[in-house]
Amino acid sequence: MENGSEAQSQCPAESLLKQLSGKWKPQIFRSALKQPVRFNALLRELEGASKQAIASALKEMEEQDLIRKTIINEKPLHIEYTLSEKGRSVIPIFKQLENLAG
Amino acid sequence: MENGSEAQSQCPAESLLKQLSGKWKPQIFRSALKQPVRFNALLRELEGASKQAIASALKEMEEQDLIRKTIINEKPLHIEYTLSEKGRSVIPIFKQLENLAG
DNA sequence: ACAGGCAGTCAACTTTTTCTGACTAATTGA
DNA sequence: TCAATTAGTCAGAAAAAGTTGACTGCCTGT
Repeated sequence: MENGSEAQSQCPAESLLKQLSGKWKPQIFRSALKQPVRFNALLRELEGASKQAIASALKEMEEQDLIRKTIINEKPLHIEYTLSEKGRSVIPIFKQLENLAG
Repeated sequence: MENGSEAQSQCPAESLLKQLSGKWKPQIFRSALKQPVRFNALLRELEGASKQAIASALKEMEEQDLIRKTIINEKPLHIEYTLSEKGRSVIPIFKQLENLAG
């Protein structure tokens, strides 16, 4: 996605919009909104999504600080993705989008 | 963009998100938010944007009823794009996105 | 020891999106 | 009459995003 500099094109909303765009990000966000999500769970949940797509969506959302990756040191040792503070701040906006769309 | 059926993938916000996604749509929306916009004005304003990109963004946003195309019967006869009712209902969400991003 | 789940990565291919440049067609001002 | 402006369209190329399938490496249960 080649982010970072990008000149921002004087449209601040564009950045957030991009961060939630893409074929699977809204669904990942929506899933993470309810409870922490895991890679293979998403793969099963989002029918038609490839490992690649999910991996790069998660990576981008992590880089943009929408979600946080955590290694859980429990019996079977797994990884969880949860909404970051910034991610949680987007929830009300996401809800409003759902209301308008519905 | 192949819209219409699409199964909605049980994520209602996705639709709105898509309608405002793309390289130039957020900026077009932002511009139309202030005052009616015109094709060639956008072409000058959005540096780097091609005619094609602007034309298809406008067409899609019109099809999705975010903006409305009007032929203005004045001296030089031109075309204006303004936010539709639905478009205006998105304004507060857009503003919130700007606030979070800024 | 082996199978299966988890969490990925990589290369090759396809699809979608965007850009470039040429072209159309009506109107207007010099 | 000629050039410019407005509002596009079209084909082809390039870039970005997504999919497929193979492969890795760790851990756990049998």
